[in-house]
Amino acid sequence: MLQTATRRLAATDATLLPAHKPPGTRGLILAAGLKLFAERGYAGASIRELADAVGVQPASLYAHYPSKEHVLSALCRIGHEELLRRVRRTLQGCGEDPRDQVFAYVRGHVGMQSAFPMLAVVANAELHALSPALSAASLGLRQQSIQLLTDIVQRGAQQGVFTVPDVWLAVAAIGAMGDRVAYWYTPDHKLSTRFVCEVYAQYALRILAASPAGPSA
Amino acid sequence: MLQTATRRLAATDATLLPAHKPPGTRGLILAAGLKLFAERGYAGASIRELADAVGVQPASLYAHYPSKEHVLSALCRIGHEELLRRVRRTLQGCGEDPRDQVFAYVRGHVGMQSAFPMLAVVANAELHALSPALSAASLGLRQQSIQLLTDIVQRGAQQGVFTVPDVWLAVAAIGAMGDRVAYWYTPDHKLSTRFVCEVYAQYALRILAASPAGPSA
DNA sequence: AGATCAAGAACGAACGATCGGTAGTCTTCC
DNA sequence: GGAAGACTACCGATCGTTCGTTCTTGATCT
Repeated sequence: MLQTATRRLAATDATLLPAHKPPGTRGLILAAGLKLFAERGYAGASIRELADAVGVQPASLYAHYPSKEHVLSALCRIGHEELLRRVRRTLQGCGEDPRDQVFAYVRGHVGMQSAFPMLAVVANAELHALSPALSAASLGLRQQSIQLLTDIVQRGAQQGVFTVPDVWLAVAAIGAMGDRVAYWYTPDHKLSTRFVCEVYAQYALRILAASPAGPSA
Repeated sequence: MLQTATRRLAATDATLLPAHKPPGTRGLILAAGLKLFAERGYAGASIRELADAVGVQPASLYAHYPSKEHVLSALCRIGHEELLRRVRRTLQGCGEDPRDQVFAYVRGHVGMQSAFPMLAVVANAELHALSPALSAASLGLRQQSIQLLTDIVQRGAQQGVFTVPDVWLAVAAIGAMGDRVAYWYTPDHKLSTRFVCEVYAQYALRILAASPAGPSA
């Protein structure tokens, strides 16, 4: 197929932590699949392109993954695991104030999207291509991440710290804002990751009409 | 191919205005293509599935569109035209106050995403599958829509009505928030279109830290 | 009014290419 | 020497598209 006019996302490097990658060829397949699926979509990328990118024959892929779908499934799971891990980590030790927690959550969320743009895009935008059995794990992880934020916003609203017409709408807005980052961020962007994270965390608090922070903790 | 576990978007009707549709079979092809491309993606939908949905033989499609890519191109153009038309209309006669203008813009934007979810998804998420020649028109239209909002926010920031760390980041956040609506909205959603539009317009003003509106106009 | 006919739109059939995946073999390395 | 992983070769299915033909329809001409 032809080259695309506009890239689907700005990033060009299929960044993947060593901790994400199984050793050897399995890791190479994941990294190559990540780039292909992110740029062309699951259906738009072929096994042969994937094999070429790995530097191996198409048949050799099946010694490591039982099907093309399993490669995508592994990538989605890694992406959602990394996201959940990050928001949990930033939430750790940030106290009980819902304002601090939202701030921490968004920093973790946006940090994930900018650190692993391709992983974030694939995990979110290609999940629908998987059959139920292979997407279940990722869907569960995603639900956990969303629930974390929902609980925080809900509690903040009950405490009167946040004022929103609808909790769910606010959570959706904050999530959408963060998810989009993966499509335009690149490591050499004029705005630093840190800056984007801080600004979007601030925007999230603004969406929630967070009352000025009192003495936290 | 197999049915997907999670739907890519919640909407099930390929809504398309009579004004969008060419008469006869061309219109039927657009409507069927809209649904298929929205649900499975451009690469994931085949000419034969499209023909089946229209109720015609695959070869017959080529009497109306020269290629599969042209069908997607037409859909993308219609979607971006509709969006631009809507935000222009809501901006008409809303005065010069940047707060009113942002409010109107987001109402128009979110109104589009909720009225034509599949059209919005296809126009935004499948654009990358087109070759440069066929995506140019849509890209131009999209740029116009974004520029409209950018100018408003820029002016509001200069006037001191808005306070944002970065104009571009704010525009991206507001756009992302609105675009996401197309993925979860359905006509029978518990929240009405009107409510969602109003709330997200309000969230946009919050992101911009809009100063309380004085006497408008 | 009835025959004629050009044009558009549908058809069945098939094209070459590519799809995801399998079988069987050979190489390499502990 | 045996397991792992790469290879070559190929499977049937499906891909987007093209071919030549038939059918329908509405205007034209006698």
